[in-house]
Amino acid sequence: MNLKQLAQHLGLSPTTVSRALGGYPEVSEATRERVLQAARRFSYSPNARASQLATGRAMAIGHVIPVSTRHEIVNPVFADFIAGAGETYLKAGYEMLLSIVADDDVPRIYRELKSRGSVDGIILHGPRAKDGRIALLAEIGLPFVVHGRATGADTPYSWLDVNNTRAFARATEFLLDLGHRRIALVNGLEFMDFAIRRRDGFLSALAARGIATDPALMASDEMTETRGHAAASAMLAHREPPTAFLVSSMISAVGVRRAIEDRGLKMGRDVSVIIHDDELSYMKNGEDVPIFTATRSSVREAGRQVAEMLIAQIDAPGSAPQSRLFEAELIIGRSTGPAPRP
Amino acid sequence: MNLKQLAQHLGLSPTTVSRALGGYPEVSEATRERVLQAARRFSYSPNARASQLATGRAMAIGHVIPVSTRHEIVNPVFADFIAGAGETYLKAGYEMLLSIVADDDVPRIYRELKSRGSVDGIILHGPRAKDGRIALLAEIGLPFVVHGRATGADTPYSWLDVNNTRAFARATEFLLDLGHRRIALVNGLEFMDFAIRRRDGFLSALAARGIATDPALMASDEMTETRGHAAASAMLAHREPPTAFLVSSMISAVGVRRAIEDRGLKMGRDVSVIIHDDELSYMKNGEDVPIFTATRSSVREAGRQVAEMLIAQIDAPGSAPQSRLFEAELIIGRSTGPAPRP
DNA sequence: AATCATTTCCAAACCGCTTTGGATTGCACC
DNA sequence: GGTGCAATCCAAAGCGGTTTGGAAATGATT
Repeated sequence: MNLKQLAQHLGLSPTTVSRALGGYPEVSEATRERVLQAARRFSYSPNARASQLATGRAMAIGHVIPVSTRHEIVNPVFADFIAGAGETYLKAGYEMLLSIVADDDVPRIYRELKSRGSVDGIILHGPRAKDGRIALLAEIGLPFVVHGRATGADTPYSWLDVNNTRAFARATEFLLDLGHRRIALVNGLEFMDFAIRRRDGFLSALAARGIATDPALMASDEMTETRGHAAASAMLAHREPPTAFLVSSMISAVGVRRAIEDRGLKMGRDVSVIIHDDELSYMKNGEDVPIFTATRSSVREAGRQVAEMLIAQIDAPGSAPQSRLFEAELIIGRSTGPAPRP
Repeated sequence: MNLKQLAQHLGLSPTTVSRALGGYPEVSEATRERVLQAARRFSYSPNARASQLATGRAMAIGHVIPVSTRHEIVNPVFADFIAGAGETYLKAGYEMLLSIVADDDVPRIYRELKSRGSVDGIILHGPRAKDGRIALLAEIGLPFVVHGRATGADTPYSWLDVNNTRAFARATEFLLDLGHRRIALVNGLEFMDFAIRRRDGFLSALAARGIATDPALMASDEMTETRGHAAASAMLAHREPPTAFLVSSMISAVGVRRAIEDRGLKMGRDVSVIIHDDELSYMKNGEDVPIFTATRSSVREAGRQVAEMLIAQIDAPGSAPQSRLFEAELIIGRSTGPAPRP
């Protein structure tokens, strides 16, 4: 059933039917009601391709996920972020287009999405320091919002981020207050913007108390269980091992905990751990008392709001870039305690 | 730049340009080359909406992810499955449309995807016993492939699944061979098809050796860390605790391990654990020696192949349903050992 | 009753591509 | 030179909507 057939059935012109369904004021309430009922009865919905062609709007948002061929790691927070964004899209009538793309192909894909008219805007995931994608999207003229930020990007742009610096500074201070002096940082890949900010927060908190930093206690790597385990194992084998860990992700922290237990130590007593908790739905930080002391911020909520920001931007082209900064909560769990006496 | 403009620039008709780009034989090689060069120079790509409208094919595959409002759990294997499917789509020139949808809305969304012409086919995720979605999609006339199977579905349909029954039977036998007699099953939600099959494999292996089953040692729940922890904790507190666990997911197993260690026990010595390992990229089962003994099958490869099957089906409408059954490997890791003497 | 503003509807153009059904040209062949 | 055939190219008709620019009907006003 298409517009023409529906119109014919009603004895109306396609124009009128289209307007009735579109909520335009040029049709009487009586005929609008008739049209709506018929549409419902035949479960008619307008062909998306046709209306997109006619209006020039794709009613779709692109999520381009770069996958480097070497690592092949799918970002574990991605699923929850998408779930949040998906809620917003459903409400707003947008579709979500997902492209998993090799790093090098990203520019080409961006251009294609634009010239093929497949999407009205793009969500930029996993920004890096001086991320070239921002200038690229600005040049192409595709609306976008960054989940995170990119230190050193020249062009102004819209973003939503967690205050990573503050979160990790607070977490570090909390550990210092508990008497810890050898604090390790198990961070994400060093070129990721969030990792840079977390390290800055960590370092500035240490510096504020005059604590020297030890490069041997700072790791940057993919945030997987095995990499977390490897980093923590190496540090714990150090002749002056850390008494506390600051870990950038719940997933890595599982590996850190495994490393701690491998050595017969007990988390929360012998070694303290603070993580950043994205509130992953399949990896909740405990059900009542948190397993880990954590800086917490919902990535799902971030997904919802990033999507809202992008839609607002698409609806009001030419508007000034917006930004939102989430403050992470510091929640106390069972993984931290006073530094053990030497 | 659109077709007409490009054609005008070349002094050709849109028809010829379209055919040159489409690889049709009705144009001379010389003009084809000219057209291709011009297209490249202006980085022209045809408007997707327009060609989809003209051809009647969306060149897109829908992934509809049902989210029950109560649980709000995003399936953790989903990200890797998608990554695999995405590879196939990229090669075949398809786009991936993702809809996160409340359980109840699934039928409506299916119908809309069909009537709006948004997709050419659908991947069905997380099938349940007697899953109504299969009959629904058949009725609607939307090509689909199921990732998994649905016991008790009447209509024939295409699917790709792991041999869950066999995998869990083998794992159970392996534990029995090690002398374990009190074996617990920490499974997924009981209405999920894969969970049913895994339980069947588990039960039949026990029955084959004449081992009685204890309902207290069988849990079915969401496959999250916290639920895994809760189930294992309860079982370990039993007056006759299990000496071995069979766990349906790597994520739950993290919780099971935590429960074991909470009680001061050591995995692999005091308690054995076998998991099903989907080879999640962010949760690898160790880097050299596996952490867990496991039944292993790559969900990413499943994603690749399910997508291939669906595209093949779309290309050859009316062809008979296809199916593929993956056999899981049984790989030995550090989490299993002989049953401790009582 | 004539005038005019509103209300309600419609014909037709358009979005950018694909594809059908020729038209034209070039060439070999008798 | 006329015929037949293949090789090239093109005009125009869709695909299924939206939107512009009226036209017709209705009602209010004088």
